[in-house]
Amino acid sequence: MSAPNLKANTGNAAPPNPKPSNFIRDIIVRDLEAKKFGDAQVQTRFPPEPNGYLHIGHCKAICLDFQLADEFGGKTNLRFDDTNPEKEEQEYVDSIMADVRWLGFEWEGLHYASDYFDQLHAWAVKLIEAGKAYVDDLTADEIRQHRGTLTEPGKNSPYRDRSVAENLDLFERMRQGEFPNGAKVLRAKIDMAAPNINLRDPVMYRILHAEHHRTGAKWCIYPMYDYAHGQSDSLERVTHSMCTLEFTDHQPIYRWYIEQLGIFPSQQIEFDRLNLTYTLLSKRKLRQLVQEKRVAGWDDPRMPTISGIRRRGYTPEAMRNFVAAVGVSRTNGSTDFAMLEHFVREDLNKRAHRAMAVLKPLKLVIDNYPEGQVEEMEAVNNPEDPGAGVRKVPFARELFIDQDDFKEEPPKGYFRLSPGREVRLRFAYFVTATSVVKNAAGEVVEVHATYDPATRGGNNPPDGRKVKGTIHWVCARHAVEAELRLYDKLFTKPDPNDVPEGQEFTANLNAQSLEVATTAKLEPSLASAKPGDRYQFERVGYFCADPDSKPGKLVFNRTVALKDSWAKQEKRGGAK
RNA sequence: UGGGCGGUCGACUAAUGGUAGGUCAAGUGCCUUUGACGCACUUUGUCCAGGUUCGAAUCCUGGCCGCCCAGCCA
Repeated sequence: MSAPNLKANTGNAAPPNPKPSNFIRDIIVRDLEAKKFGDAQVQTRFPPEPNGYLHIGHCKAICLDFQLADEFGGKTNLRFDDTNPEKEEQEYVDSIMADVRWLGFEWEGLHYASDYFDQLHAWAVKLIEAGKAYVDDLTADEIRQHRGTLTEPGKNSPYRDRSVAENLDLFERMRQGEFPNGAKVLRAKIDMAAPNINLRDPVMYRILHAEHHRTGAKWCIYPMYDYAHGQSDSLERVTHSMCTLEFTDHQPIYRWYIEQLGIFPSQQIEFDRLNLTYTLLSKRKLRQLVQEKRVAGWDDPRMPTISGIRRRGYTPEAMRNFVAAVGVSRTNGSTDFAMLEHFVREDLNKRAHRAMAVLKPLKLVIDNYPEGQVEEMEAVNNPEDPGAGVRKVPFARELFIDQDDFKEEPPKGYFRLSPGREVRLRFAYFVTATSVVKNAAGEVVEVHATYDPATRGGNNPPDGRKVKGTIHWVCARHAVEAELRLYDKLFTKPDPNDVPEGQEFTANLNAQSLEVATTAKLEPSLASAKPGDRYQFERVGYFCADPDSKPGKLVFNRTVALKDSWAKQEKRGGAK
């Protein structure tokens, strides 16, 4: 008899692996088993350039860098890739640190590529001495022409064979500031005929007479990304250096410098960028939206920046869950925006306290309710969390309900309020609409109704009567006013870059991405909401008090609407 | 076109030569003091063609399609 196989033994009780494998984790496991880095612990780094705000795409990189290291007992550094003083600013450094922390991560070391400028310079001298680098006097234009094309090899620069002594002298004079911007560059001597264009004598240093946000005027030559990144990783003894796919072609240079210098062999691993439908994740284009004032700023709640989604009311937990669900691979696709919204709702559903808010108020008068009487109805704060407790909500004869919750002529399948129809007022009473009052334009401005005292609290009456619809309400006399900012997708197309020839992505901006409800009525418990407080306005959506919000002048951002199967059904064409 | 990297339900992603599975979306029903949440069920997939193998999403060959690279940006 043959040995029973593993599958038969585990039966069907085996739980699914809670951490599905991904190819990077596999590489790390393999490297650890092979002791590729000796006994070194896993070390990663998150290396943003401080030239803009972090966005949702960076969430993926951040989670990968921090979680993967943590999973193996390793550490993660935050390193600013600040090799281009013309684009980088302290403002961005500050926002990036705040965003990483908001996402829930704390770095081990805080570094800057600029910390390594001295070392990088010394290594450049070493490469010159070894005949592996040279100073080139060609202009940027000439360098481009010498580089060749995708199909033709490049040509050597006439300066490629300068003596070591001359290169050393020239490079030193570049550093001293003897030459203007663009006059000379230091290039690695690799291979002008390489099929990989990145290997055709890449530029290592350029002359930039510019103040650096950290090193000030100390330098007028600055290293290029390719010359700085791998060595920075190496200096920090980074074992697994994750970056996005477009750097795959740069990996040979990354390795070339490390090998020539004989330093710690950090390993670059590329993964796919996060793309989201209806969303732009390009720093350049996001900056353009800010500069052209298409949005209110980097933290406009419609922006996919971390500061934008924070203000919008998204939670770090939701973002982490989303990123985990999206996974990581080497394919380039686009994740459905609905996936993001799902994880935002999932998290908020568990933690947001409920409240009642009426967006478009319609007065409801309960004719048989005693004038002047006020009752305190008990409402549960969160049905998903019994510990969240209850609160009192005042109820009286005159209320506001949402215009969408009353229809004089109800379509098929509609089970909210309409003449002769009975519904439940959440946590209050059953009411039956009896008549309407209209304005000169023929619009319903007031609905009259009667209530059933036997349904107090919203409970079914003893006679066993039931209603299909439950609607929310706010007591007219106790309501507090608020401004509700209703956000929608910033772009009208799944791919915002999909524009007719000659047009810009801005042509796809959604003109209805922000709608403001200025006359919203809220239950009084919301009067004390503080900026950042999150709520579910029942049957409407999740909202977050904006930093603009003040006592007496409340402002809420709609984080995400609740799913609405009635709206879906209506859109499909009525009754099912 | 030279080089590089990829193609698994509509989307994202597992299966590492041995039952193509999960999440989102979509649909149906149940539940319901949120048309929410939850629960159950359902639809849909290995780019194509050959080959190796008892057995191929996986290995091989040849196609096809997509993305990236010609910054003194990162």
